[in-house]
Amino acid sequence: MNAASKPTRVQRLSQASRQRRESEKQELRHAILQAASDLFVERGYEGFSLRQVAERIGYSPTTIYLYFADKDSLIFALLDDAFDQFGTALRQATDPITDPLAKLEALGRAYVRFGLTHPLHYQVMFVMRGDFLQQARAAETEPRIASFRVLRDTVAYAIASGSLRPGDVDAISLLLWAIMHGIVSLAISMPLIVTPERVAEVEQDALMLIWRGLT
Amino acid sequence: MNAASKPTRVQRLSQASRQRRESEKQELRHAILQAASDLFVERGYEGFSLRQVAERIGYSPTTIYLYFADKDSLIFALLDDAFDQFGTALRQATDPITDPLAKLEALGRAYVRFGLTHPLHYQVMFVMRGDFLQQARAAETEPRIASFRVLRDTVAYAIASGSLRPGDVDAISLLLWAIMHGIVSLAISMPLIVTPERVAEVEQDALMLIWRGLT
Amino acid sequence: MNAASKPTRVQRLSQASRQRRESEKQELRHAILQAASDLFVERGYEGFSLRQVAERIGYSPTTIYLYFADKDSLIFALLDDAFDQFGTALRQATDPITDPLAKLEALGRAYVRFGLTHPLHYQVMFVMRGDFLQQARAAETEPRIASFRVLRDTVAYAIASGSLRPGDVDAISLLLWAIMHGIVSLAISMPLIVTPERVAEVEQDALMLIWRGLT
Amino acid sequence: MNAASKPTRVQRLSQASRQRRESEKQELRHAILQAASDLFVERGYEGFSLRQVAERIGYSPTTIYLYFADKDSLIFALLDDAFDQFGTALRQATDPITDPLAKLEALGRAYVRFGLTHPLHYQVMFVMRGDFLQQARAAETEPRIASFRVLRDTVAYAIASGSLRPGDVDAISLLLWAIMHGIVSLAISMPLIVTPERVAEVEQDALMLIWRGLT
DNA sequence: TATGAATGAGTATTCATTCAT
DNA sequence: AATGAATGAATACTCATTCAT
Repeated sequence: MNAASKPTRVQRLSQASRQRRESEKQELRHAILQAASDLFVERGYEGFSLRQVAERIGYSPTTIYLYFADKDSLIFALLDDAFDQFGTALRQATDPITDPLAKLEALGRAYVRFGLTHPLHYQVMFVMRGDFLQQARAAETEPRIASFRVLRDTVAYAIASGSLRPGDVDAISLLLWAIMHGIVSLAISMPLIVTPERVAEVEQDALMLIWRGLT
Repeated sequence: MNAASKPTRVQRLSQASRQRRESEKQELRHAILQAASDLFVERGYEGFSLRQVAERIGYSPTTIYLYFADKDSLIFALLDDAFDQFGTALRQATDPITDPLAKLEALGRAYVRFGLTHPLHYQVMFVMRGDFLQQARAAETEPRIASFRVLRDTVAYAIASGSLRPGDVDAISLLLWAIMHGIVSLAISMPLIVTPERVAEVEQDALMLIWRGLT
Repeated sequence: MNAASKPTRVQRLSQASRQRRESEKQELRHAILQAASDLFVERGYEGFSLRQVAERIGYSPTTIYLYFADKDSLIFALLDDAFDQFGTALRQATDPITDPLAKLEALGRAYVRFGLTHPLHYQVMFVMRGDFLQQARAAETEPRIASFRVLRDTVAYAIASGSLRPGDVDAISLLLWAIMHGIVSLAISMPLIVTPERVAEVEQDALMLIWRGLT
Repeated sequence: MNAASKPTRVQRLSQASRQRRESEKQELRHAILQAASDLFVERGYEGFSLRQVAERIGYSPTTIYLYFADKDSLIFALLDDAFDQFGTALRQATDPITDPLAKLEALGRAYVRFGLTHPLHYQVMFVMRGDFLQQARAAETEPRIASFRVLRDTVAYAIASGSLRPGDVDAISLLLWAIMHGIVSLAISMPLIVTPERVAEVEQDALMLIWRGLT
């Protein structure tokens, strides 16, 4: 076969077929992830099992192993997606804003909103499987790293612009992270105590605290 | 039996026996709780099972059901103890101190120290079984309420003394709680990222933030 | 309660009940072992599974774990029994005989007969789970040791009586063991090649070889 | 196509292609067998699986079915190779030697050496899949038959030369086989009991026994 | 020639819980 | 007060094999 020649009809067919199967494969993979995600939402991390995922998509449990090496691989793929959405949410919230402090506020609000909107995912991302986030290497371009980088960049931007008083970017980032995570985490674990209204309050208070304390 | 009459010898015997048995009962109950606590420390919430608790104390699994209605009851009793110790730790740290802000700082440091010293208990208390804390009724004199009251009192004291600027005690308490919990929670879930050294740093930063922002 | 006093009716009843339950327990344990043994015979070592054992006795798989810690424990118990029967067979064959060489011959014939009568057990005992026999400590009074001791004693006796030429008892025992095992093992693995008739022949030849070579 | 006519250019091309593909086919077949053999060595008969073989050669499991009808077919092909090497080893050990008894001794030593050098293959050849050896038809020129014929020939030669006392060649061969197999088999199954040193001893004792008993 | 997709059957093991004694 | 017996449900995972392409 000449590499330069146009593909024959058979070749075109074959490639089409390959592409179709490839896309079908991606579809099923996606369906598995979706089902797994739903299951997390409904049953939480503890109630999550491969068998139930399989049942949900109407395939045999074995089939899952064609798409993911094992349970952890599936969970990690799920978390990759989740961090992707998380990072996107953060970026979408902060990108349009230029004022450094407003940017920071938007980041915080987006962070909390994500946590409250996807509490069980958040729980898995930051609590149940902290090891996943922990495994990330700084150099990587992975979603889990990217999410954190948005925070870091926003802080750095605020400091650089003089809106935030000078300080160690990493340390300040970590402090802000802890505050946001604390709020979300309490709200998720004790929704009756830390109701959405109280979250709104404490969010506001936290912002004031930060403005007063860090500017 | 007449409540007002003096107890007969038999009655006295019976009561003594009852007391002995009662105290024996309490002993075994305590042994169960201790074993359960140890198991939590060693295996975490997920690895915790009644069978292993039973094996550890040398009784049959069934016996546990004589002292606790079910797994959750045992866990809740355990959490009662844990909150008791937690509250005690907070009180011991704050009681000797009279300066309002120093008191607050001591509270925060004790909170974080407790979390890092008993990470698996902390995790169960505030993350895995937030429902337990949530069930508490404000009126109760339970440990879980008491712990939170220490925080509230310390904040109220600082405000009353003018050390902290006026504000809603509950709201400020919640904010402080969120900060402390955020630090501890991140440190527990991602110990390689949030190392003890970074905890110390962020703890310091948090204090500064609070001094600047709330005083 | 006075330790010296006669048991009360209740005590007698209780003990009777305990004994009954104890014996019932032993019965089920025995039933499990029997079913397991049958399963070995029918399916061989590879086809052996706890679930099938359970099904066979009409109990749930879980029940087996009440009697045996795990699969290996069951298998080892089974092998203990098998070595017990094996040792008994060897002893029953050799005990009545006083003539040293006749004793040795009887031993050999009993060994081979056992192997051919219980081929799948033999296979597990000496081939599949050689680790079990290997684990035995010389000092123990276990069946698996006892079996081998019969051989050793018989050899020692023959040497002591002058019927066998002097030599290292262990070495000679091992040689005889290898011969017997070789015959049995070939007969089990390739029954169509090493038919019972050929076993009889080779057994005879082996005896002659030994008489000529070792006396 | 006329068989007598000269091949056209196209035909020649076609045949070359067929040959190339044929040889490629043989190559992959060989790669499968090699990987399978390695896997046996590493995991033993029980740990052997087609999937792992496939993974090892970088092909899909399905591909193996293009070269072998099923798992057993692959194993049998493997055993053919193994018996081939086995027979070769025996022949190489005995061929150079002319003295009948020395030849016999060399055979025995080579047999045992092979078993100890390739214990897992030996186990499959003679224990796990005795059915393979058993299926062999005497008339065939297969390796598995050839191996046994070396033994038979050596015995026959020793008898014919008067070095071994007259007797049924098959019976004596079987006896010798049993002895060699017994030694190897015990050494493989219980390496801690039947250590290499003890194998050397028992090998020596066996030889002496045979010299004394069969010459 | 080679593979991707899929499955059904099977494995050992753990767990919380109930019931009768 | 304590236990022994028993179970049903669940889990992750592996395997040989088939089918359509």
